[in-house]
Amino acid sequence: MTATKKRRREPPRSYHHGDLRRSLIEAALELLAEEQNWTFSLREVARRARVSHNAPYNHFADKQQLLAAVAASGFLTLRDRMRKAIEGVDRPDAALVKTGVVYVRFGIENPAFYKLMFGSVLGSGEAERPEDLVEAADAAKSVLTGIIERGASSAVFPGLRNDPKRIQLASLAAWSLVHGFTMLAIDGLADGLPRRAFNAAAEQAAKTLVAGLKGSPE
Amino acid sequence: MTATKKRRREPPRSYHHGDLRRSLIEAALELLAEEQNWTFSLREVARRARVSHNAPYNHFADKQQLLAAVAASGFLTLRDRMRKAIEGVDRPDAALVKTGVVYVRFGIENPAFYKLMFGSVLGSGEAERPEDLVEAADAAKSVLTGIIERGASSAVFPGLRNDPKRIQLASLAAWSLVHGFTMLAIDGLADGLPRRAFNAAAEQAAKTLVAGLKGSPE
DNA sequence: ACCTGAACACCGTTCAAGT
DNA sequence: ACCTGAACACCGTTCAAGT
Repeated sequence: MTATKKRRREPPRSYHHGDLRRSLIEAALELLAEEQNWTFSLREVARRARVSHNAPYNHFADKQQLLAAVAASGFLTLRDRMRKAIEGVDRPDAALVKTGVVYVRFGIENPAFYKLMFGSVLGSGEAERPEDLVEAADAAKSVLTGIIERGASSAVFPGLRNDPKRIQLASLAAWSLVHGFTMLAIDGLADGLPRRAFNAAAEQAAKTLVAGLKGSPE
Repeated sequence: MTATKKRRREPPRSYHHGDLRRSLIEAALELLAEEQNWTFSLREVARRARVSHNAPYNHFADKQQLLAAVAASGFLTLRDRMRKAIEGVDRPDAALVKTGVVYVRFGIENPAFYKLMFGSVLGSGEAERPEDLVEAADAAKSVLTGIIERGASSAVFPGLRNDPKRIQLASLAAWSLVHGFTMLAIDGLADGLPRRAFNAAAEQAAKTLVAGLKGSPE
């Protein structure tokens, strides 16, 4: 009601943060790295971002949505790592092994992050699977599928007979192998394997599967 | 201080429950089946068992220990299922495929239970991994290892050269494949695969790995 | 030995209110 | 539009107390 009712000078950014949404995701990533688990509370994330414990609700419907955004960013990073790792690799069999090794390394180097990617939202048993997250996970998987498609069409993997159905199943098997290996390694169930042996073990596992793909059709 | 100070008549069972420890585990299993996730609270488990919210602390150091006991029971059940499934199967390659299929089916039929087995304690990032739980997980894994050992010594898997180190790695690869497949299926990441197709897909994935094991040494 | 009830410091989420 | 502060119904865990 006073004279200073309106000011049109300022650009339309939020006044407290430049981008609170991003700040919250970064705060969550910090807590993840520091505590090596994702048991941190939403209130803790808000404190880290120096806002009240309710400010996050302006950017995320609930805690799950924040975790989903963090998880999605992880899948995209993983996809980029895999893509970069095979940039110069022509042979599909070699590329598939290389991708598997890089995948496992990402998980082992970022165990809490990796567990959050799969466990926080996707694994919650809820039907509310945010579209962004599923898309990001598919994007990571598509790197594997792409290689297997190349191997099928170039007859490096003759057992697939260049058949889309078989290619789909083989991609799922490949993802299963690297995902399972990563999880077991993170959870300390990979025997008494010393950490420096993980790379070699992952490579061996990937090679065994690739050998199966190269073999004659069943 | 009164005359009724001691009574030695009663057998030494706890007075409220016959076995509250077991009742708590069963209550947790009920909640798991009903809610299809393990976000239930310790207080809720206590209510289900009709005791105060502190009674559990007489049997478990904390909530994690209760979850660990539930998880351990899951691994033992899974081990038994696998053992039974291969009772009449002689050939190691067929046994390995069969075991994989049964493994995946157990996970898909009990998704919340399966996720709890790996995610609640093993995946918490804590160093407090209860001995019982790790032993139970190893017992389940040993079914896979046993089959692969037979395959190696009978030259069904010649690539392993009956070498303990290679057998260990192959067992880890096999567990990785079925664990990863199960997790992806549960988390809805197994493509658009209809539920009834999971068995066939798991079998195909296992066969691919087995084909790799049967192939010539790398 | 086993269980209860009060208490503490936390949560996630909602609501009314401020600018 | 974005944020704050009070409030609600919960937690996990501890402690003193009961039988």
